[in-house]
Order: sequence, then C-alpha cells, then structure tokens
Amino acid sequence: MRRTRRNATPAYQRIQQAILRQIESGQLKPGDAVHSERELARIHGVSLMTARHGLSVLEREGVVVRRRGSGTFVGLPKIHFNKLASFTEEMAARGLQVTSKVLSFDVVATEQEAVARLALASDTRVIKFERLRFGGNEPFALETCFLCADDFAGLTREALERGSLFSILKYDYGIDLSYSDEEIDATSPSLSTARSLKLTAGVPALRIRQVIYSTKSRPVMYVLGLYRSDRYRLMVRRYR
Amino acid sequence: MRRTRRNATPAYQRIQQAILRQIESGQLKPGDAVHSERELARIHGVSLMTARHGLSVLEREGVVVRRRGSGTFVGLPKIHFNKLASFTEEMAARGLQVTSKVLSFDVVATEQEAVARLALASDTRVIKFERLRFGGNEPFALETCFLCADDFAGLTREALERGSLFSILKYDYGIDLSYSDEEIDATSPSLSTARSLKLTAGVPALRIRQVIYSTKSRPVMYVLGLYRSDRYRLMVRRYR
DNA sequence: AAGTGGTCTAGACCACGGC
DNA sequence: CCGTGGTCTAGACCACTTC
Repeated sequence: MRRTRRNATPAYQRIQQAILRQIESGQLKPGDAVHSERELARIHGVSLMTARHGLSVLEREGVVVRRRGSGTFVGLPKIHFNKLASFTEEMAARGLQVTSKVLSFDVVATEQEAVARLALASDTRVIKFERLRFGGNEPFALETCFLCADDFAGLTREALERGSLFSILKYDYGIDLSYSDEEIDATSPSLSTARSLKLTAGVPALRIRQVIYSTKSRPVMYVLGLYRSDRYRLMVRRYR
Repeated sequence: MRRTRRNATPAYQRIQQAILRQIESGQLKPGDAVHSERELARIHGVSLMTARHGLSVLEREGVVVRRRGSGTFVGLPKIHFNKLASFTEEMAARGLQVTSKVLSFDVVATEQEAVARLALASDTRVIKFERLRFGGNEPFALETCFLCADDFAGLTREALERGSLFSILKYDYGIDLSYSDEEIDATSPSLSTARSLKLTAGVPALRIRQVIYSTKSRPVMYVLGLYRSDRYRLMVRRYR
C-alpha cells in the first residue's frame, strides 16, 4: 500500500481540507451530498476508517451532517460550532478589518483568580494586559489577558500592538493551542468598561472567561472577555 | 472472535460507561491515570480502535485528558462540556430538586422566527408554551418552547406539568434527541420576565436560543431561554 | 528501552433509507 | 434491493514521554 512520508499532514486532515475547499469554492452548496465515505476512501486512496475520521471532525463543527442510510450533506453556511478562533480570525470570517488598542500592560503578582485558573503556584507573577478590540472601526469587546510571566518573559506591549497573540505564541514561543474551556454568563459592565465599548448605561454584555490550553494540555492563558451583545453572539453545539 | 448480539449497546459505549462508573464511585480521582488504550482493549476484549473511539468521546466532554506519550488521565470533576442535558438533569447533577410552572400553553400560527428555525413552512401552526424553571425553590430560568403542532398533536399542558419534556418526546413519540445548535447573548429582561425570575430591574440575563435536533437530524423544538446569570452559567469547550 | 497515544490498513457485518 | 453510515477487527508503524 502507498506510504505517506513522515511528518506530513495526516490523511484525514487532507480529506477535510479537500471538502472545505469544495464548499468554499461554491462547488458544493448547503444541502448538497458530499462524497460518501467509500467514495472518499477510494478517491484519496485511504481506508474507510480514515475517511470516516475526517468526516467526524467536520460533523462536530457543523460543516457537514451525516444521515445513516442516506448520506453526508453540506451543513448551513458559515457556521462553525465550537471552533476556537482568534478574534482576528472571527472578524476575518465576517469580512471585517480588525484593530486593537492595548489599554494597559503590566506584570502583577496579586491576580489570585487568574493564577488559580492557570494552575500556577499562588505567588506566581503574571503578565496582565487589556485590549479593546474593534471590527470595522466599531468596538466589539474588551479583553483582559493573563499569562505566566516567567514562561513569556519576552512578551512586550509593542509586540502585541504589531501582531496577533495567537501567532506570537506560535512563532515566538513554539506553542500551538488546542482548545479552550469557557464559562459564559451575562453582566452589567462597569462605567469605564461601558465607556470603552461605547455602550449606553444599563446595556448588558456577554462575559466569557476562557482558559486556553496548548497541544500539550497545559493552560497557557486566561482571558476575561466582555462582548457587546448586540454585535457578538456565541454559537455552540451541544451533544446528547 | 467473540461476536456481540445484535442491537446491544456498542462496545465503545460500554467502555465509556465502565470508566464513568470508576470515576463516579471514587475509584478514580481527578488526575489519576485511566487504563491505557491497550489495557482497555485487552480488558474489554475489543480491538485498539474500538477502545480509542470510546475514549475520544469522553475526551471531548472533558471527562478525561489524553497526553501523547504519557497516558490518559481523569479530568476535573463534575464538568461536562458541550453536553446537551435537560434542565432536570442539570439540576440533578447539582443536587437540586426541580419544579416547573407552566405559565402559558397555546397553538399559534404567527411565530415566524420559531417556524423558520424549525425549518417548517411559514404557515405551519406550532405549539408554544412558557415554563418557569425552579431549582431548589429558586427561579433559574424562563423558557419559551416551540414544537410543530401537527407532529405533536397529543401534547398537553397536563402532560408537561407531570413529566420532563425530554422523556415525553422519547416515550410518547419515540424521538431521541442528539444535539442542539445554540446562539448565546446577553439581554435585559422585560419587566414581566424580571418579575417572574425575581430579578431586580436592570440585572441582565443570559439568553440562549437553541434548536434541538433528533437522532435523524430533524429539528424537533426551538427553545428560547432566559437564565438568571447569577445562578446559571454555560460551560463550553471549543477546539482549534 | 519501554510504554503511551496518533495514524492507518483492508477488510467484515449490521442497521437504516430510499427506490 | 443497493448504497449509505455505524460498529468492529487484528494487526502495523510513527511520534512522543518517561525512565
């Protein structure tokens, strides 16, 4: 059987990408049937289990719907459930330009909650910074970010203002992110927060507390986000 | 090789249940190593792929954490991410008694948004009812529920007051639910809603709009929920 | 070096849906 | 009936972590 070279993209991911390309190019529209598992296996020269593995991830993201006895079909457009994306990526998906303003940047030693969520010793110093996030010149969210100060010693305010945090982690620190655990509720923003977000008083905000983990299952950062509820909503899929 | 009888619980689910039992019984604590994939395969007399399949679902729910080269470990206790549970089940997990009060129950023909979300023809009549949900005598949420009136003709207010909606669907209509797609934001509840939830004016609520699908991928019900943010928060895991 | 999880094969049978 | 997705086998090699 054909062998793949080491360290290449796994076959099941190549199959996913092939399907995503077909959807993005308009070749497949919502409701259309995707190639069957057996066809995908034959087309890509892989076994049935491998083709199935590729589809299963796309299904959990809502990209495709599988119906036993019937087939696999393209899901509703532009909805990706339970997908951890950077703010930059989310806005790009909506065709909006992102800008960010770093409101503060400090190293602090008294952030008990953040330190606990990052599973660090209680006296650990953390980098703390606040960013106001704009999509197409409109404020969307105020994010407060915490990272272990020792692990990310070289991280500066200037770097943050230049590029996206996700890429800094990847290219400067070799850290790939894999998932985030999030706690979501609603809150009345403080006066200063409301002013930053240009919210009229009394309008609620969506509060998302997320702990983001690396591919090695280590907590990397804790983010407290306050989102304008009229501009941003969370899409989630839950399973029985 | 040993054959399983038809229509039995799949092997990968039996493996999941075995692990969940070990955790619930206290035999395994957070951080403890679960049996390795090869051990599980041997213990349950299945192949490696089957044991892996079982673990992968538990991993996506946050029950276990897998670390390549190292092992599989029990995750943090009592947190099940992205799990579609009935209100009754969620409260039971917290040890709270559930009561519900049906505030209204009608068949209506003018609910455009609900009809659209259920993918029904625009003139379809739907059952619409509101329930106030209590956990341990405290109001948690106000839910407005919509179902196709033709498909659930026998559904009455009395049945709702007796038992949980999920079990009515299962035992009276033979419908098993499989997942829900949800849209989450924050809102200021109306005066009457605030009164029902015993909220002081101006306190925000978490708004969850969910479309719940059957195992046959058909939308079954649309639920608009307003949750007291101080008593309820949503736990979600998102993937890169 | 030994053990772990991650990818993959080349088949098999079952359950279900639509024609 | 045939094609679909769902479950499953009995192996293989790779990449990684721990010792």
